[in-house]
Formats: sequence, C-alpha cells, structure tokens
Amino acid sequence: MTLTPDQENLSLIAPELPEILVRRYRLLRKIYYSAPVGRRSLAAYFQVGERVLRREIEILRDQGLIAVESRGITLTSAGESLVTSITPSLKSFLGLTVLEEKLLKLLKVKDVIVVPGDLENDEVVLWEMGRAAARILRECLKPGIVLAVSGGTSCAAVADMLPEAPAPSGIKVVPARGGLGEVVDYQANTIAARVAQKLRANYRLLHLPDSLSQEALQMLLREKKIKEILDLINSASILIHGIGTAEEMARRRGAAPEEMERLREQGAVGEVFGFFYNNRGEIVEHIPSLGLYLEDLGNRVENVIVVAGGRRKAKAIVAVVGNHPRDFLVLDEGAAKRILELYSRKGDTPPSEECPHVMSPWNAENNLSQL
Amino acid sequence: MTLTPDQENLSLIAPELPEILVRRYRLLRKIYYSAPVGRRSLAAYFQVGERVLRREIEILRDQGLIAVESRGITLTSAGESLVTSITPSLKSFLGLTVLEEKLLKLLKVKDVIVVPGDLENDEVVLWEMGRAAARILRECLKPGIVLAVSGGTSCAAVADMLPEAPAPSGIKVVPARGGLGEVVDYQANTIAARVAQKLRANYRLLHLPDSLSQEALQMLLREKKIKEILDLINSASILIHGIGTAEEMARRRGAAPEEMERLREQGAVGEVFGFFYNNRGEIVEHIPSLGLYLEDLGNRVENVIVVAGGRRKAKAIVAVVGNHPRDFLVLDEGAAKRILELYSRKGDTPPSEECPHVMSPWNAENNLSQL
DNA sequence: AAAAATGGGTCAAAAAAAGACCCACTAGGG
DNA sequence: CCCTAGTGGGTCTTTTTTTGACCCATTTTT
Repeated sequence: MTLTPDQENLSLIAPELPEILVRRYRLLRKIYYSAPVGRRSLAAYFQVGERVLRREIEILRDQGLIAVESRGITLTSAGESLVTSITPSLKSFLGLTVLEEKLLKLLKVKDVIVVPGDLENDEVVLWEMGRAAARILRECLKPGIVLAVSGGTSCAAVADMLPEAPAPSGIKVVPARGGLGEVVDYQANTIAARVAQKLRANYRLLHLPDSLSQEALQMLLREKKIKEILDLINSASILIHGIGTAEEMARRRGAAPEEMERLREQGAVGEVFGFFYNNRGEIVEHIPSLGLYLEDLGNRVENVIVVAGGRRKAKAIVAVVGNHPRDFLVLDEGAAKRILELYSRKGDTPPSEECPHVMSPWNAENNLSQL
Repeated sequence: MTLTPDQENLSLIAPELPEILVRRYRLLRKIYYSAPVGRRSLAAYFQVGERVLRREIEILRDQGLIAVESRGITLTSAGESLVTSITPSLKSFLGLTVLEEKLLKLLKVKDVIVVPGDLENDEVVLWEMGRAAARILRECLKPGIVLAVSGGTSCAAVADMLPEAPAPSGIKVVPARGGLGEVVDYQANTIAARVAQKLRANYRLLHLPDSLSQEALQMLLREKKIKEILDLINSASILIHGIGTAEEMARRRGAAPEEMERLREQGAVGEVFGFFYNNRGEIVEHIPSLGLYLEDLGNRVENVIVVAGGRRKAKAIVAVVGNHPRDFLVLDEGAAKRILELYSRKGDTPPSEECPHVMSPWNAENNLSQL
C-alpha cells in the first residue's frame, strides 16, 4: 500500500522487473555468503539448469558485480557493496517495509525486521536473519551486562554472522538453558562460547545431562557451582532465542506418543528452549531442565531478540512473541506473509489485501514447496 | 552522479531495465498524445516491426495501462496517470534531474526543464516540451499583464498543450513580432490568438507584410493603430519564444548567398524571431520588422519562457539564453546532453563525466540519427 | 457506399535460450 | 607427491521464444 510510487510504477511499466530483481539479488546474496563458489554448485542450489545460471553469471560479470576466476565466483567490491546497499530498497520494493509495519502493529513488539526470502527455499536467508539479529545485538550491548543465548540453527546463525569485534567491557555470555540434547554445533553452550569469542567477552557454561528427572534437578540446584551460574543466567538483560514449532521439537526430542497427544490437547504450537506455548501465548508444558525462568522473564530481561524463519513457523512465532513489548523480532518474508495471512483469515483485515510481489526464488512458486 | 542510489543499483542489477523502461514510456507517451491509434501506425512511428510492437502492446494491456479496442489503442485512466506520474522519476532515473542542475549552473537562467527524449527522433517530445512550458506559463500569469508569444513549431506546441482554462482577468496576448513569413499555423499572430482563446483572454494582432524595407517600416510606425499595438507589445511582461539555428532560419527565409556569408562571418548561430545571435550572446543582425525590441528586453519583461529542442539546436540555445536570469528554459534531453558535451569539450568539466543512460528510442543509437 | 484503419489470427523463419556434453586447469587433501 | 573434486570455458544440438509476413473480419471514417 505504502509502496514508493516510483517502484509501484516501475513494476507496472516493466512487469518482469520484480522477477529479475529478486533472481539476481538472490544470486548475488548466495555468492556473497558462499564465495568462492562454482557455477554448478549454484545451479544445483537454485535448482536451475547450468546454462541458464551461466547466462545470469555473465550478465553480472559484465556489470562488474562478480569476479569469475578459476577458483570460483566471488563478489567484487562493487558487488559486495551492492548486496548490502540494495537490501533496504529491495525490501521496500518487495513490500517488506510495509510488512514490518503491519507486524509491528499486530504483534506489539519493540521492532520487526523482515528479511527477503524464505528460509525453506533458501538457506542463505538464515544467515541473512543472523546478520540482522547480530546488528541488533551489537546495538543492545552495554558494559557489564549478561547475555543469554539459546540453541538452535537460528541462534547459531547469529553467532556466525556476528562481526568479530570487541564489545563493551565486562560482558558475560551464558546459555539460556542447560543441555537440551542437540547437535553440538546448535547447543546453547556451544553458541554462547562462540558469541563470547566474537565479542571478546567472558562466558560461563551450564553442562547438564539430557532429560533429568525433577528430583535430580533439585539435587543439582543445591550444588554451589550450579546455583552460581543459574543466578548469572537469571540476571541476563539480553536474551537471544529462536522458535520451534511444538510438533517438530517434540518429535526431535523423541517424545512418547502420549506426550505428543498431551501437547496437542493443550494446544501447544510454539517452543522456546524447552517451554511450549499455546496460541494465547501461555506456557503449557516444559521439559525439565535448569536455566532461565521464562515465566517472569519480562521483569528482568530488557531486550529479547527473537530469530525465526520459514512459513511453517508462522503460528509458533505469533504464539511466542505476541504482545511482548521487549522483543525484537527477526523473521523472513515467508513467515511474515504467512502470519499476515493467518490474521487476515481471522478477519482482522480484509483478506484480499495481499502482498503485491511473490518472492519467486528462481521461477514461480514451485520452489516454495520443495526442500 | 547524484542519481538516486536505488536507481543506480537497479540498473546495475538489471542492466536491461533502462531500455525497457524508456521503450515502454515512449510507447505510452505516444499513445497518450495520439490516441486512439493503431498498431501499424505505432510500429511505423517507432520504426519497428508490427509484431514486436504487438508484443509490447500485449504486455501493457495485461498491465491494464492501455485499452485496445477496435477504434484503436487508448490509455486507460491508470495508464494516463502513470504517464504523467512517472515522468519525474523517469527523469531522475535517466539523469535528467542532474542534467537540469548542471545546465542551471552553466547557463545561469532562472530555471531549466529537461524533457526526456530527442525532438529529432520523436516528435512527441515537442508536445511534451509544450506541456512543460505551458505549465510554467500558467504559473507566471498575473491579472492585467501582457503576454507576447513568438512563432514557430515550439510555440505552437505550447499553445496546443495549454489547458483550456480561464486565466487571471485582463490579460492581453500579442505576437512578439509582426509577420515573419511562416506557415500560418506557426505564425506568431496565429499562435497568439490560440493562446488567448485557451486562456479566455483578449488579444491584439500585428499583421505586417513580409520583408519590408526600413523606410516602409518607418512609415508604418507613424500609423496610430500600429503604434498602439507596438506599445502594447513592448509592455509585455511575459515572453514565450522558440529558438532557431541561424543557418536554418536564414535558409528558410530564402536569404541570398551574400547574406548567408555575412551571417557566417559575424558568427551568427542562433535566431529568435528575426534576431541573430553570435556565440557570445550578442545580436549581430536582424530582419527588419516591427515588434518587441530585444535589445533592452531585460528591463521590461519579467519572465521569458524559451522552448527549444533537438540536439542540433544546442549551440543556438547556449548563444541565446546564456546568462539570462529572467529566462525559463525548456529543452529536450538531446539538446541538453549536447550542450553539456560542448561545454565539457571546452574544458569546463572533465569530458569523461558522461550521462549514464542513452535515450534509446526503440533500440540503440541508430535511431538517433535518422528522421 | 467505399476506403482506410483497426485488432486478431496464423504460420514459417530467425534468433535466442537452454540442455548436455567435453576439456584444461587449479586447489586441497590424502 | 599425486589425485580427486571442483572450477571456468568451449561447443554442439534441441527447444523455446521472438520476429516477420501475411490474411481476415470488423469498425470507423470519408
């Protein structure tokens, strides 16, 4: 609606423009993140013929945006600066800026960043979200604070994209919660350590065995060392976490059929490091562990940075971050549009009011479903 | 240089964009001015095959910008508003806005309007200039003033494009100078009358036979009626005129070879209703007639609106309007770029600093020369 | 009523794009 | 050290798109 009239006009007079634009942008972005990279890898990634990709490569080369050498394709400095500088205009062109505004109103969070693309078609989107979250994180950092990070691929992406540069002094990085069985790269402990390293900050970890009983946890709580780190964790003023769909997370934890059934009955849709949320944003269940007490989170944590992408996570995102005025929400186009769809279906806004452009990966919507 | 970064980026990532954009814009503009119009006429006009034009038409139809009926092709209301609303952004996209700024500095006139295209390839540009000039004119009008208009196709275009709407009361329209043999449609008298009619204003004409001797003119001066209208003319506070190249105007007037030679010797390059200018902006010769005394024009006329287009008129334009702080200059892209070329060749600015886009009519520069 | 212009349809030729290879070369790991 | 996986570039054929050259029925204009 509030599209720049120029750009509205441009796509009227040149309807093929959005497609070209998105295609080239995605290509550049992919090269940016995985350079040096070869034609064939790229073609496989975008699921197009090698020849058609070659043509695009030739165009971009002629434009001086990429350098194609025998080691692979790399962005030139011009290309690099383009990829970063075009993002805002592309976002407004694709209507993502208005998307952000709508979500801001709907979810009542502190700020919303929508990244172009859909995590489910294009894994680069994950890094892009990570980059956006990392930028927010750096702005929130103050001397002496405690930063709690959660596990998962999204948080790992934040750690990856965080620029290696000293942070204000005295910052401590801790995991938000102790050992919730994951691949080690995606464990909160690992990520906390990596973030700390990037920030040149200290960190404390909380190593716990998976799936302990309540009694065992109570025992551990009496350990001085553990109590110490738990207090540290609960004094965090920044929290970064991703969001999982309840079903997927339960399945991944190997939940028993009756547990699954209970979750379903309780209407669990979203999950945040072991806590399950229903549609009204209430915590309906949690996996026994130690760490941040989510229930009274609002009283202590100043900034929560939530990173989640992929259209299938839309419901979970709404459930988790709805009406959290302390949250920054970083998500992708796919999830954002899906969320608005859900809301408009509920009758909050006329359903016909749709987003103007389709984020077509290489061509049309067939790619939207695959991968 | 001061291009919007967005647009700079857009043409980097989509190099085919400027071409498409200009092509479609020209097509829409042509339809706008000569609707309803048929495929074949359009194809002939743009000198392209009928089939390729048909494809463009289909695209624009699918975009809802044009309506194609059996009477011909017309702009829809969407298309109409697009054509007018896109002009500013297209101008900035094509670098015309910076062109205007440069010319403003160089020529030291009051304002410069550069219209996209080149009169020599695309006659529609003439109407476009006329529209721009008409807009300026309307802004200059005040009650009771006298408006002097000159002859020529450019002024005729202004009259054509002037919206039919009442002007402030008491305005009088007069020809700038008496009968300088032209086709009747392009005579100052005719145009003055048409302008007056559009403005619902009064007009007075000055009918003189062509090429009178000085003695005869002196005699006429003593006629009361003539004296009266001459005084009126010389009390004009707005003047609209075109510009001719010295050579062309002399030839068109059927000047004798020795006259031509003399003009050349005196370095005459530009012409304004019978007055010939050299490169330094001095009047070196004039055809005997009656009307506005150009020599001390600056003292009386408040606003001069100069309309001229076509790259071959570049020199003439510079000669005539250079350093006239009372002049509005309306010209086309072709003339504007040529003027900057001339200046940069003189070393005022580095010659490498070129305009980024080529106004390619249907395809590339071959069309720049023809017609 | 005739003539000129309109949009739409069709089919073959031409051009552009895409697919499917192969080759020489480089880098990186055993 | 070699060897393998990955790189860009070349080239051929096939496919798709674009373009050219028509004709036709209809409408508009003269």
